[in-house]
Amino acid sequence: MSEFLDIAAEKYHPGLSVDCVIFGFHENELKVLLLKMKHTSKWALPGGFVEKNEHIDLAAIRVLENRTGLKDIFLKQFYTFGDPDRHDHEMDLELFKQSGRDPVKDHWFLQRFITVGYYALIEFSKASPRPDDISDACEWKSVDELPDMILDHREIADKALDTLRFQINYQPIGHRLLPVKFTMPELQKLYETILGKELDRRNFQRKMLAYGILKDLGERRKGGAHKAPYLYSFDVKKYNAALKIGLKGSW
Amino acid sequence: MSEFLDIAAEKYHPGLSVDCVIFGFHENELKVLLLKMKHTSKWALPGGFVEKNEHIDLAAIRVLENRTGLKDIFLKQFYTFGDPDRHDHEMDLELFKQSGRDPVKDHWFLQRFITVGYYALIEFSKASPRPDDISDACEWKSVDELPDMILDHREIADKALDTLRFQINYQPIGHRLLPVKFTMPELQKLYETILGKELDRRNFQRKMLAYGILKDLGERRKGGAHKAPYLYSFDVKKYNAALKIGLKGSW
DNA sequence: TTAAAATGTGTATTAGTGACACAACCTACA
DNA sequence: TGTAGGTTGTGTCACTAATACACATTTTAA
Repeated sequence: MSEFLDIAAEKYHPGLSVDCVIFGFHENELKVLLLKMKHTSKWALPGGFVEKNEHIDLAAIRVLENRTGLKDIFLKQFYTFGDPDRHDHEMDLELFKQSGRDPVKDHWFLQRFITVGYYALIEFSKASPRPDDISDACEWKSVDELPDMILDHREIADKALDTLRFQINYQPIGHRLLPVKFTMPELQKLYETILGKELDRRNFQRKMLAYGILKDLGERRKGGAHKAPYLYSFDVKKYNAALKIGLKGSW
Repeated sequence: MSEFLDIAAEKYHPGLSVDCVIFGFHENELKVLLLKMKHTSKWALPGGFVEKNEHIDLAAIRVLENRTGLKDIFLKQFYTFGDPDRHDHEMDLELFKQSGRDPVKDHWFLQRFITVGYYALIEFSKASPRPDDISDACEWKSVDELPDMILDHREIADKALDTLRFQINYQPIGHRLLPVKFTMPELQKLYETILGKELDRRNFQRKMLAYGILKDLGERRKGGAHKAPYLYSFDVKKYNAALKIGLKGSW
């Protein structure tokens, strides 16, 4: 951290960061990957700074790869947070102290920061969450019960979920959040979680199949406690074509 | 300009700007307010810098008020452009020269810039377009035939239009772009222009009236060359309530 | 063997969309 | 002054999509 404070001013774009809301779907719950900050009980979105000559999208990709160990992640910029009061001067000073330094007036790190928000969709089981330098844990948290978060990170997470909900018919949500093979009930649970409401089982299935974007694999998922459901995969070509014009329909 | 270059570094947030895509509707055309840059034939979106302790939204509002003379404008942030190559180093140097100075290495103005894009909806007839310091004209241009623009401003304008189209059922587009009283054909033309396709007159009217967001004023617009159409107004309360859940329907 | 819970499949009703026809109106111009 | 051309107001019909249900089947646990 101390070294970071030394080189930050020359390496990174001033007053600019990126934060990522990384969504995963597991055990019928939509989850977000959060970092537990050192020396406090608060959590934070994975984020980072933008190098002076780096595309902001690339900065977000760096963060994602470092936190999840994954490449080729689905990523969308969704909003930029530019309230001058969004930084927490107290916390900044605290971090300075912990690095064994005296706060330097006008230091790069102590200025006001703008942050660009990205949301990412990843396949839960493939990620290997890793803390970064300033956190001591990296865990999935259900969007229904997010812990106490630093700064405006709760607001950023909420806005990401709003965006996801709004764009549900235009983004490859199922394809990116579910494993390659999945069942119709699983797909429905995903939709229900994102939309925050229950859907009729039979109407959901009819509609999904009508889009023509699913491949029926013929197999069944065995081992469940009940009737074995069929497995499906996305027909990626048809799926992407359908998303371009939007999956029509009101949910 | 020269004075600006002197105070910029201390007054404004480094490497950050806002650009506004200001939409207006006139003579059945969707228009954007553009600035003709001095000493070149290119046009630019109205933009500005963000003061060190200023909310980015406020910076955009400043720009809007200065260019249009209007207050209380409808404004939405839609995307942040962070390609490191989006600035035009040649043009920067040119501006420096024109201010009668030698380019200073590492000057605030010559660094890489991120820009936050906003779109605004205003009532065409109420605006009084005014150029800023670095432009010599401020004019409405049809979105169908945008002139040559600096940097990535064409891309920004296109993205704003895409966003407008995407959000058409969730934003008070009619209410903000049309005068208080308007006719059904006018409202339809607005929708057609934004969507970029023709709509059936009768189905459009049926659908619009079904929303229950219009007040029939009983009056007719006289003076036209043909049958006098009825005048309508938005029932703002019902309109806003309907927008919250979205005007359902595919266009 | 059976109960409980989940999945697979089907149907009737209602609401919404898309395509289209005709009458009423206003002005311009013969 | 009266008629043609263009525009607006209103209505209908067929078709598609959405909603609300019912019943049989499969799987495990008791």
